[in-house]
Amino acid sequence: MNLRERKKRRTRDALLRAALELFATRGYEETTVDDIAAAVDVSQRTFFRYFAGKEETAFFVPRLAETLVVEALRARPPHEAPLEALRRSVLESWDAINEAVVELVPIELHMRVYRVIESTPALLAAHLRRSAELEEQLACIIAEREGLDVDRDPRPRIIVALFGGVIRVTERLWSAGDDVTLDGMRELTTTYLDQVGPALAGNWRAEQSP
Amino acid sequence: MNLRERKKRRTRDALLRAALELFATRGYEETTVDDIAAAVDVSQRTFFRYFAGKEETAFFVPRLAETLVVEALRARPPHEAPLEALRRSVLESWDAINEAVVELVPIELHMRVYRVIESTPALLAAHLRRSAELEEQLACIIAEREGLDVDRDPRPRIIVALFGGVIRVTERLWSAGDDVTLDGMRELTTTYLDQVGPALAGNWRAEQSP
DNA sequence: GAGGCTAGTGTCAGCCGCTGACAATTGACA
DNA sequence: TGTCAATTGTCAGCGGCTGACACTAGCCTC
Repeated sequence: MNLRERKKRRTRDALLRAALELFATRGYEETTVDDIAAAVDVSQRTFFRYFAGKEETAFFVPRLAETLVVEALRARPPHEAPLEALRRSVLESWDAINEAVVELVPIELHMRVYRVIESTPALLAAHLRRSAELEEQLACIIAEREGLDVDRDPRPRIIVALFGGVIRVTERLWSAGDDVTLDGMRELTTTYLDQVGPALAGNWRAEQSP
Repeated sequence: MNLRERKKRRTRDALLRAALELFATRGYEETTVDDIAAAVDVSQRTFFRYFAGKEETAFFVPRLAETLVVEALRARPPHEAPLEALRRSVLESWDAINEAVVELVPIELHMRVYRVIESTPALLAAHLRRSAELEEQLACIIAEREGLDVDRDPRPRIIVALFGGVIRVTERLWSAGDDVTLDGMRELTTTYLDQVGPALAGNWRAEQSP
């Protein structure tokens, strides 16, 4: 990699980190693109040459995570039941992210940014849309694994919708709570996924609280 | 209602209809607030006195629908199972919307706008966020019906997440297809909800395609 | 190593969404 | 009818974002 490319990568990384740092401390709406550019001593125009918009910087790590989940699901042994395969893919991919990105964005910074995403309406909206797109991909993979046609059989999409719903509920709880560690997230996720069966069993009033 | 209020309502309605009409024909991003204001022969500033933003006009009908669903669920007999109550509430509320809003926004126009929402990234994101908020409300009501604490027992949120996921899948399918009638939507919804049980039964490969 | 080439950058002008402030207008009500 | 308050228009300005153009700095050739 020659000087030119190294320089490019460095300013992009600097912009990214500056942006995330500012989002995490000052808040997303309170951070202007000019602030970010100024923090790296670069013109605003240059920022927009590296990122399509302010939003894109906030979703840098989530974007990586999404691709990793898709890869993980593709690699799952085909005999696993859909929900099982999904659960393992997600848990796996978190480890992969941890390794892949620590150099660029310390995991602790990403956690703080994540809370900003969950608590900023515009970012939360974008996050949900991204999740919806991811779920569509996952549904297609599940359908393929099971030898079904996604457009003719609703079950893959339903399973993935259920799974995605559970993930989102845990994400919200986790980002609202105090435990911002990866292990906390992992624990919460498994607990909730284990509740899926009981939740659907009906007759909640008979056997109150698990 | 005196002249002043009538006049106010008239310009608000005019702005709303002009906006929706423009969104439906020209597209959301291609319509500027100035266009909308000009169509009603009003200053741009006035538009923003009636609506918090361009987006708000697009979600006028959906917003109404959301409140109706919540009301319908509150009115459901408490002995019904959660999924059953949710399903009936949604189907009911669609009829209510139909009656409540036809004068102001013809149902056919709303259908066209709906497709714009689904196909415009910014609007889809906003739509998903609104849905998430609605689901939170519904989960609280379900929990209350069942005598549970939403924050201690995950099952209400899980059930609602599942339900919401199915609704969203059908919305997407419906808005992508040709049948833009209410009955088409209703039919799709019941079909998909009936698939929830089979989807969770596992062993899809044994009893291929319904 | 000088000079040409081009990728990357800064500057500037401008659109669009949105907001505050102030002045002008228009309905309400005594 | 005249006063008061609500509605509106105008203007200025911020922040996100983009196109156009000139300039600088690394690359590559001779």
